[in-house]
Amino acid sequence: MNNITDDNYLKAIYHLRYSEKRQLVSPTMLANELLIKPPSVLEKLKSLSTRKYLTYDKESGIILSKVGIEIAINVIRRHRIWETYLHKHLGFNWSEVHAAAEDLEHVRNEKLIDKIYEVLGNPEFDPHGDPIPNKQGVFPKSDRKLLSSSIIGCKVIIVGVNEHSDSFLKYLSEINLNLNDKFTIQKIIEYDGSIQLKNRKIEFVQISKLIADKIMVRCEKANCDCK
Amino acid sequence: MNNITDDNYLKAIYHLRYSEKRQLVSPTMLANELLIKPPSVLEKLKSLSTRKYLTYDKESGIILSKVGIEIAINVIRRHRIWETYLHKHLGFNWSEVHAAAEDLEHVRNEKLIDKIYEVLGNPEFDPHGDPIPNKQGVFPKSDRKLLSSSIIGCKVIIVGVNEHSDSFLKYLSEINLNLNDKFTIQKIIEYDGSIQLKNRKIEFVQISKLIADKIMVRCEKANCDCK
DNA sequence: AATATATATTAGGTTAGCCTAATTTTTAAA
DNA sequence: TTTAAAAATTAGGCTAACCTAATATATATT
Repeated sequence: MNNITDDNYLKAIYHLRYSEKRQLVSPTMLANELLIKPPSVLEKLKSLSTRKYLTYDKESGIILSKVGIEIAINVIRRHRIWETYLHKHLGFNWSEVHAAAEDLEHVRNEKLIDKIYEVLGNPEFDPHGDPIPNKQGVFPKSDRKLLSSSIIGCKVIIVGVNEHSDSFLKYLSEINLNLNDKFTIQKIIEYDGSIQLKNRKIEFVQISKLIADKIMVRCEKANCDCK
Repeated sequence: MNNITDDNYLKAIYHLRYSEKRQLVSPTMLANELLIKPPSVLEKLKSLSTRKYLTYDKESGIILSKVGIEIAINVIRRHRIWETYLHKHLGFNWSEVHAAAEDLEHVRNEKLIDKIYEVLGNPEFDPHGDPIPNKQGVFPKSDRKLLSSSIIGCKVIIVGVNEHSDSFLKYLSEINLNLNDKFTIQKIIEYDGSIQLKNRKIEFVQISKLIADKIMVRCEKANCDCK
């Protein structure tokens, strides 16, 4: 609970570098991510680098050290374990889970996190389909890919989303797309990349490329050409 | 999660005034409780009183306002609900429960606390036997009294403890005294107030007055003279 | 290349929460 | 009641995290 600010900086840097895959993380990017101003970031970077959590210079940007990465992964781990717990054991839905976990991730009680991880059966993915690192910080492998990269005939299972905003998740619920649902790709509209899907329950649903870019799937059709 | 400091001040004041029953709460007492120095307390009192959470003057000491009491009770409520949850659902024992709850009590997510309260079946007492206020802030009634006020022949059930320190709780576990255990008072040594107890499982256990002063019981012997 | 735009950095300021040292009350004890 | 001890207050400082305004440095764009 103590270094909440450190946690949030390291988590944000990790996120930009490894989830959003920016090859260079700049102070301004970080400021935007944290909703604060660049000078505040600059100042904090000094403190974090003195403490060896990262290095920073203009050419290479902000680079987390080994320890910095460790801490960031731990925060992410706690966050995702809590999200899973809230969802599975306390009936929270997709869109409610994030806000609560945002606080809970800062509770550093090892026994607590170990225990709920155990109670959940060491889950590998959270309710958004994001991978949960194990206690050693290793992320589970998965052959997830963007729904937008699917081709006609793919039999996809929805395994995750790349955006966690309320409005996005609510939209998915409205059109009845949920984690673990399976669909067949019926048609792809070449002009704008919209995708038409169907399954037993849902005869027809069409989503724009913008949406398809934020949904992760796994194709389960044997020898599908999408691979 | 935001006003952790406010929370802790209000909780400590509430504790001194209503649990330890001090008729007057002074800055120095509060400083000792919070393990900080009096000038820091004085300063914070100004802020809390501007915000109408309390009033302070030397004659009457620190007095929580209605809102101040409400907030304090809520912190206590969250703390005790989490303690109960950790104990009942996650296998934490008496002495582990407190530290984790100390962080969790600051997570202000109403749905979260409502949910675990519900999952627990709206419990009235936490693992230390302390009363849990309901959502309206009302504490449950109970006819608990100090074990040290018992008389020979009382058939007591242990319903709580007044000290939560590790060493104390561990000692109780060692001599096999646990919450909800029932005992008969065998003998009271007049000279120093030591008490001898027994039940089916435990043939003989003697505890000093010092200990008996920290254990809360309910006497279940009909028409016992202890009342 | 010259200008405009965006980014990085520096300087200086604020607030919250704590602290020590010094001073003023109070309270208690001789 | 005078003195000693304890508590309350004031003054002045510090650090962490923010901020704005100003400056310097890059990046882009005519």
